Amino acid sequence: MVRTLAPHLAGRRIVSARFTSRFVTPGDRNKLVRRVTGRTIESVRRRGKFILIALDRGAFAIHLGMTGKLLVDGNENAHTRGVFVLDRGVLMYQDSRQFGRIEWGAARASRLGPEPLEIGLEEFIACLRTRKAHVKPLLLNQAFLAGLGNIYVDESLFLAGIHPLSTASRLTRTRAARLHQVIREVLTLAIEHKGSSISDYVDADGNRGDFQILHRAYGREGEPCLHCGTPIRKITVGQRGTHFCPKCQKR
DNA sequence: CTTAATGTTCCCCA
DNA sequence: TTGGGGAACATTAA
Repeated sequence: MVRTLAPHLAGRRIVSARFTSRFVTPGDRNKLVRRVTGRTIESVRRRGKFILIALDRGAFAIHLGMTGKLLVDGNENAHTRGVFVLDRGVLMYQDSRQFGRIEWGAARASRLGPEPLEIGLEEFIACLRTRKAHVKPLLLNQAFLAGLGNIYVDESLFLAGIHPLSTASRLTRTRAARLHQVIREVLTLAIEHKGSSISDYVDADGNRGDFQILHRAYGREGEPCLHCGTPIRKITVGQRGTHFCPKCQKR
């Protein structure tokens, strides 16, 4: 999202803004409008799942939640929750479920764990060793590691051959190292494929990603494991649908 | 009518 | 402080 968004937004001035959802923009929406109006966008970056938009004075953060979209020059519809009119073009926030957020400042993004593509092997192993939580919920915990969501955790655990209910601290060094490596591989490949578009996700130009074609576990319940042919099983872990191969992923 | 969905936070309890 | 379990938030689609 940031890779398609940044070229459109860098250097643009926000001429006006309006927000229409008390969920997406909690608190004083007029205050947010006043703070962004007239400002110039200096950079668009990512930290974990947050999109950070730095202005010539201050910054704001956008989280897409489950169904959020940021569209450049898109059409307004019933799910439009925010509009930024720029000196050239329009940035629109659409979100059917309204789980996403647009908030002033970067307070939330500062409480995140390390980036999965930046944390070193030894540090990753050391962090896992201190935690007695199940590995899947731990990887979804943004304060532990920033940016992995349900799809990429299931995909990573499948490639690492690790059961989602494994206790983090009890993973062998070899398996922890394998996990570190496959997380890097999954994310890198997914980014190359411009993300997973299951139902809603599109980039700033409205284009879908196609990494979902390469999913090996997520969404493949009942289909044969690509390694051993055993049907992929789906269970619930931490209230999230969890897909894994019962034969390849040992606890 | 029921369930589940790419997510996060809060509350209760151990 | 850690960790498990559940509810809540709001909408859509199967």
